[in-house]
Amino acid sequence: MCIAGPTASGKTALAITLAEALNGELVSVDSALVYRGLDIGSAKPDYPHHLVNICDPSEAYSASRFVDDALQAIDGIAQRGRRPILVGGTMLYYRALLEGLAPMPAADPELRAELESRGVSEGWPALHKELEALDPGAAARIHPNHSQRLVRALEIRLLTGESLGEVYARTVARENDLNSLVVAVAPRERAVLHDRISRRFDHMMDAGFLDEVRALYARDDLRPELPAMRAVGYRQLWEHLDSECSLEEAIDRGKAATRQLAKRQFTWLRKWPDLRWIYTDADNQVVAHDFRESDPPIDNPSDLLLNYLT
RNA sequence: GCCCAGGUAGCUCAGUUGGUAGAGCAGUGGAUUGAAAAUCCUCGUGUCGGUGGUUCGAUUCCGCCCCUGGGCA
Repeated sequence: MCIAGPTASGKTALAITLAEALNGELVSVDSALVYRGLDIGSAKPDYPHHLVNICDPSEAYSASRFVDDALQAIDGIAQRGRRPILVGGTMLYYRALLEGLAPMPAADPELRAELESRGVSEGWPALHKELEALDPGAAARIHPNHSQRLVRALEIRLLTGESLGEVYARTVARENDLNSLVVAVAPRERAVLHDRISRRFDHMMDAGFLDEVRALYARDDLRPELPAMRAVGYRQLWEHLDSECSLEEAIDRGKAATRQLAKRQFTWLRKWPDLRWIYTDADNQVVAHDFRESDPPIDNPSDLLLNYLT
């Protein structure tokens, strides 16, 4: 089963309860938790999860690596006769795992660097025009300012000689039963989530978040452009250490970035097919759900799910 | 008490030589196939502090009042 949900929704606590009740093992679906050294600011759980701390922050993890790692972890769990429980908020990783990725070449750092420097000097719309000539279908789907997707589409076209559409058409749907139950956990009121985010960020600061970022900042192999250092909170505190803004300002920006992340996560969740919602209140108690089968008594999230599953 | 500077969108501010106003940030909705906690797109009516006056018309000019910051007593 899968437990998705926006950041700071309390989904991990629910997942841990379920893992203990169901003889399960947790698999993290979260792009930030993979990095070693990002502990406090990523709200890294102290309960064992697969796919946590598997990558150095100087590296770039990817959706493709996640799919490989997750399938391997799930296989191992099954062989142990236990139940895999996926939990996290990186919706692209969920989708890649549940629906499959097209067979495509990996990122080509040299080609990317070249395309990016051209995008910066000539403007992204110029590269978009180029893509229009090479792959009109992809160009139609990608906004002229969307640097990242523009670079990727050109990269695919130049490396394979095929259009994005042709490559996507070869996506192999995954055969698995992981999506037999996908649950989203979230407060019903956005204001409640915003409050949780603010308080959680404050707790992180109390727990030494700034010192954690200082240690990363002090490493000479880390740059602010790296994916790990662009993570919510880390980027803003890094900016403060770079004397770009006061600590207070950095905290405010970090909270705002977290809110924006949560908003984007809701966008994924809203269109997710076959998704059950569990709505919680400020105290993390379930106030409603939209399960379709028997409606068990609602006392707490884990009872609700346990009743549903048995 | 007097003098000065301000009071304009949730915040920071711009602006209107008098024809009821616009940026950044925040917020919202969306996109998303090896960077995804990333990256990109959409959406801006607010008693222009209050109240009188001048005016065809005031947020803009004038008077008074209130509030904030600074200075003098």
